[in-house]
Amino acid sequence: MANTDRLRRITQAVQEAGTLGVAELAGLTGASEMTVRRDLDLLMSQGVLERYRGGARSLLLRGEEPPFALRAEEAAEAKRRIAGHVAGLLADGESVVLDSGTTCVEVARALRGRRLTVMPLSLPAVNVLVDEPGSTTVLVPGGRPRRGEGALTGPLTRASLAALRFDTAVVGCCGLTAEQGLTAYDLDDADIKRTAIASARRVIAVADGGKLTRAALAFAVPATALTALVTDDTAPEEELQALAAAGVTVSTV
Amino acid sequence: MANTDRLRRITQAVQEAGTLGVAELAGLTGASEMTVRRDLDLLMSQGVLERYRGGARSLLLRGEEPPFALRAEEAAEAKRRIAGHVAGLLADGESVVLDSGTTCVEVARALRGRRLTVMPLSLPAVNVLVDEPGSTTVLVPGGRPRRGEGALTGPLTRASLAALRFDTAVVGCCGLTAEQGLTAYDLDDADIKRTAIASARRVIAVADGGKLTRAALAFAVPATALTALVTDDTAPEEELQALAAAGVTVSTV
DNA sequence: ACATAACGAACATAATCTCTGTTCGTAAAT
DNA sequence: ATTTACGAACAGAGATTATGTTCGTTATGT
Repeated sequence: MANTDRLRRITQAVQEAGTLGVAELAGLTGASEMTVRRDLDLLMSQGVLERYRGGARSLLLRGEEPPFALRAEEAAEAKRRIAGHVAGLLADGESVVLDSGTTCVEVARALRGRRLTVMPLSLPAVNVLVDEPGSTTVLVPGGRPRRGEGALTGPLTRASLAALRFDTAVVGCCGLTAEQGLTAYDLDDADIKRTAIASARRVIAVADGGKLTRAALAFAVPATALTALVTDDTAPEEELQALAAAGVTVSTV
Repeated sequence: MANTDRLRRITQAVQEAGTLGVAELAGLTGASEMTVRRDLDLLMSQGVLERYRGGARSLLLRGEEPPFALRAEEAAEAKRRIAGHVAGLLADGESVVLDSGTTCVEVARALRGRRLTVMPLSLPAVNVLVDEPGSTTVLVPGGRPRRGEGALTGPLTRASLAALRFDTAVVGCCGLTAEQGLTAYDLDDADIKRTAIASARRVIAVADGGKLTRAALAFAVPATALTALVTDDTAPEEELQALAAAGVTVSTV
């Protein structure tokens, strides 16, 4: 994998400036122009930006989330701890629907080899669970994978979810507050989260602390739809209390 | 990736002997015992064999196909040529359902970036097509991935296929003759092939020459269900004529 | 219970692949 | 027509993976 840090910087710089030249980016990152061009190609293939002769134009709206590969390493340690705790909450033999997003991919890693039936809602999570020794049963949902993200959405995904009943849904989010509920950047994602939650008896939300002060565009479900929340110790205390008051069992790890 | 050649030899030796010791395998391959153990672990995780203290027992019935990773490199050149020819048969804008199997993964490679709507029926093919720049629309079918193979089967896959109508189905096989029809080693696979073929207007079969003299356990469809066959020049002439007589347009590349 | 053989974790080294920068011919813009 | 950017091709550095060795642990047979 290319230098993620440089990709992140490029993404951010282009997003802020709206449009930026190759030479400027090379200066900014300390890399050669050739390397910058290769990075731009890669980011273009993830739908982050558009290239034109001499530079690139951002395709991310202000405040929109950076691409999957760049988010994966943010708060990685916290995500791993959260994932480990979630794994402990699941009992052998359960059937689980596992949402898309980087935190949920970590959960998938933590579940490898466990005797569970898992339906991951994103391709990266599928790839983590498939071909592992051990007795995990993987069910792939249908759907259209979203560019870069690999999150499966659309009618095929809805249909796959509707055909099944899960013991537990593990859902990620872009924002979660007691007042605004669980929100996502993407409308289709929110739709799938809602459907997944509707076919599960128990709902465990996972979110690093940073997400508990945000609300994103697309509303998925109210906080009261959640059974439990697993977050880290950077979560603001008052928000945790508000969520607890809404009936959510909160764990900070 | 580990040394595929050694893995193939181990697989074959264990399959022939039924059961074989680690020391023998080390002698046979020229590798150290530790390496053989690691190989056995890997093959075990692919469901090829069982380990016991001192050696391994084959889980492949006589004549059963070797695992995906080992088949991928057999007749690789022929598969690539076949795949290239199939790519030429597809027109831009078409919707295509792409069967599982190593040949079809090559077809997926040949289709990267093309303006098509593709539903690949195996995870390796999905991974080839996803995240590629270009305008290929990928639809993931639901289903249970078969260990090692990644072929998607079961009711979820059937349902995904039943919900759609394709212009073309590209199907692989384990055996194909005018008399026996198109056959597969796996019952579920055969079922999915049948369903895929039923939802497509045009059916292109792909098979290297070696398959045109074989019939496998599970019958999928008669030869008359095929529109075209793309094979290589190792195919026996008389079989090609029999297939042509059954109404199949045959191309050898 | 004891001896023996096999196992696998841990480390070191070799082989391989990936990333980055450079050069240079080609293609696009002014 | 000229300039500038582009990307293919190659080379070296860096990282990753594969393999072998050693050694303590575990399973099996007597």
